[in-house]
Amino acid sequence: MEQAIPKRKKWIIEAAVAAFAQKGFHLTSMREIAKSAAVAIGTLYHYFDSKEEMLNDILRAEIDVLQRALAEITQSNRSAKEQIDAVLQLCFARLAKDKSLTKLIFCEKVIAHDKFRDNFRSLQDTIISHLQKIITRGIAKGEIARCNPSLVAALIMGAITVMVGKIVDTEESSEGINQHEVAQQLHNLLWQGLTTKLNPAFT
Amino acid sequence: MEQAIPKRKKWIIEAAVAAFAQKGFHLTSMREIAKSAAVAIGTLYHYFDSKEEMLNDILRAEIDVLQRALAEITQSNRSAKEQIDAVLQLCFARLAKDKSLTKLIFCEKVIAHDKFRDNFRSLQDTIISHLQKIITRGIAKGEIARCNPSLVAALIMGAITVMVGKIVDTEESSEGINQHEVAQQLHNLLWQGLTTKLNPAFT
Amino acid sequence: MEQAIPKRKKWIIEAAVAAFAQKGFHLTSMREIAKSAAVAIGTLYHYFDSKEEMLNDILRAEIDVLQRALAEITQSNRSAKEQIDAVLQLCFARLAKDKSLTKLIFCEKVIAHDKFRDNFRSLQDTIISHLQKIITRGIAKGEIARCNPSLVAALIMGAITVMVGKIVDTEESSEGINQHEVAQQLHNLLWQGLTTKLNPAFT
Amino acid sequence: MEQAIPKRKKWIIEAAVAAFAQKGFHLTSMREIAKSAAVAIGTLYHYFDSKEEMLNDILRAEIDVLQRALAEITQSNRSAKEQIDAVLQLCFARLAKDKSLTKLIFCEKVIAHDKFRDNFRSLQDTIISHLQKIITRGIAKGEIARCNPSLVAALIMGAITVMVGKIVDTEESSEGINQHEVAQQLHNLLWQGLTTKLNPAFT
DNA sequence: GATGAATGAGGTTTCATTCAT
DNA sequence: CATGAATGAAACCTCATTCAT
Repeated sequence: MEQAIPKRKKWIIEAAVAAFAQKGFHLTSMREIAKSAAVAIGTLYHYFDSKEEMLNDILRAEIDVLQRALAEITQSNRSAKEQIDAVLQLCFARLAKDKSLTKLIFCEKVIAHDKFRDNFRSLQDTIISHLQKIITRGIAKGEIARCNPSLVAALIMGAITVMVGKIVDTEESSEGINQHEVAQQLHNLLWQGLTTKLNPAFT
Repeated sequence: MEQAIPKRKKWIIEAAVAAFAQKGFHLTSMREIAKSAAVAIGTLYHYFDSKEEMLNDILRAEIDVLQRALAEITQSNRSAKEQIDAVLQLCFARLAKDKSLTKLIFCEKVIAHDKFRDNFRSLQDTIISHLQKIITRGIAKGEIARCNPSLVAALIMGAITVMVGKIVDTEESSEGINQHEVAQQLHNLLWQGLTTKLNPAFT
Repeated sequence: MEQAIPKRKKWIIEAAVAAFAQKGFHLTSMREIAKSAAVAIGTLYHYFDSKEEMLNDILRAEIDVLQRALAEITQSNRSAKEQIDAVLQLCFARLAKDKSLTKLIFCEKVIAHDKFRDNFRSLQDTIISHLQKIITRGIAKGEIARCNPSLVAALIMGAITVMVGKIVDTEESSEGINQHEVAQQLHNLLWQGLTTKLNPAFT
Repeated sequence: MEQAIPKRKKWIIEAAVAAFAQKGFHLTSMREIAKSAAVAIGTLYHYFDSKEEMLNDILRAEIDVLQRALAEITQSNRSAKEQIDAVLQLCFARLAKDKSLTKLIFCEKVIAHDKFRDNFRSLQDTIISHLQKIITRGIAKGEIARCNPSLVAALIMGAITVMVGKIVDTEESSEGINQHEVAQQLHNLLWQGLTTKLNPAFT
């Protein structure tokens, strides 16, 4: 059984994720996080070594989950199309679960900075490399049209990133972007371009 | 004849652009910029009101150029396909001209922050709205397959952003991403999905 | 029991009062105050929001005491002469208690500046308006010779201010101004001019 | 014939006097003075060695005039009463001529600071010492009631200072303090207290 | 004389982090 | 475990002053 996460650590993580997602890493102070989490500043340092490690720890936990899910998808026997669809679904499921945290994982630029641990690879790069692998194999099997896998992978990643940013930022406004529609459209768009099939009947 | 920009202001801009692009806005100090520009700190404040205004001023000058070019494209009589191609070419031409500055314009997140002037719209949003307009008209004219213009516009923008980030970050390494190839691939990818034409022989 | 003021806050107040009184607000730096109070600069900002608020807070606490004492005097049933005497005694008692702080309260000009909170009225104005009220009633009751209450009030205030300045500035020198004599002389001087006695034909 | 003062120097003096009187020495920058005088910053340093010397020079010129006038009054054969009246008239005449400059001369505290030249004595001290001399002789001649000359001199000075401050600060408001009335009232007040005579017929 | 771009020391203030309670 | 007062390095920015034009 996993050891339970102390309630204070939970509070801190929630407060930090919300603040980082809204104002960014550098414009969020430890004092703000402590206040918003209703704990003392010192308590932050019981659970995290530093401000940077705090972001690092929070992200890594989530990213590990995603990376494991990505690996599972890539290693499966499904077709390239199904695998890419699975990646899209994975991302949008993550978004549905927690918008702020998802924004952090996908968009926060600080995580790529030198100061962070070397063994930390941005999620963007990870997703791109998985997609690249899937596409490469898809081309080899004739499931996907010939293209530069690296570029197409980046293209897909870019689309996901922009979508996440847009959806999170318009959360409070009543613009009401429909996540399911977004996923569907992205799917259609990609597969009209990626499939070798002619598109006689466009839905 | 336009008034010449003082050499020191030029130095400062170059130093600031390089530093902001490499380390980000918050991790770059005015002292570093001054040192790297070989001027005194006070000189920075002779040409710019504050650190934020410095980024603001630098970006706005370039963004204005891009926005005017975008408007010209959108208002032309060309087909939707040609207009979208023109947008892509515009972005990649910008990139070819100055990688650091382009990264700043496309990727720096600070520019969207509240502290910045209200009348400042991020370039991403501008490009997206132009693309959206082009796509909407393209659909009406039957030049483009039916889709959600807002989403497709964001997708294209996402692709551009990721590409720019990737190309700039791999600049020093010898990976040597070929810009022309990137533009070409992106073009192909998009038009296989956007065109209503069947693609009988895709190589 | 009142909550105890932390010793460090006390140190800071003492150091600030001494420095402001000796060199004035603008020529005193936070660094100096911190050093002289034997605390870190950051500690100053733990107890005060800013340099200006520091002066503001220090002054307001003392001024509130004086204002309450002034109100009590003005509302009492005593004669106008006794009330004015009480005001003089109040001022000189304050001076005896703490010369530097008294100088600050009576003489520092910065407190009247726009940057300070609007609800802050200089002690000078407060004393003047109290004196004016006392004099006006004294005239009505025939206890005081006819005069312009506003001007006479200002005159008395001026005398007090100059005295305070002189006494504090000659503190270290051996000129040894006797405070009790000063108060007595000022009393005589005023009442030879303000009383209706002995002046049978004063219009 | 005195050499004519260059127009630019005049502009600078006017701008500086206005700014110093309104905002005080420390809160007025050389840039502001230059701008308000419509000259370049460098020009300020053609006419004055430094910001402090600028205030110094401006004040000294006016103070010299006042000191010479004071000396003339003190050395005259007139009665003590007439001499004190003359001092009051001198001050109020100065005020009528130029309110801002007068406020500076009488009220600006910086001029007493160490950084200023040693041979600079504040006008307050000068007037006080002149008054003290007049009062001492007046007592000896029986023209003035027995009192502590030093204190009474300071009292008179205090009254003048407060009056000047009040009049200048209420200049823009429509409160309309009448200078002539002020002078008259101050005269009356003092002489009812200083004279040994009962005041049968007060002129 | 007149200019104002350039300087850089020094100002106020912030904030991640520590540690005695 | 939890606290928050205390720290001090370093940030942004101001401004009196200089000097080449």
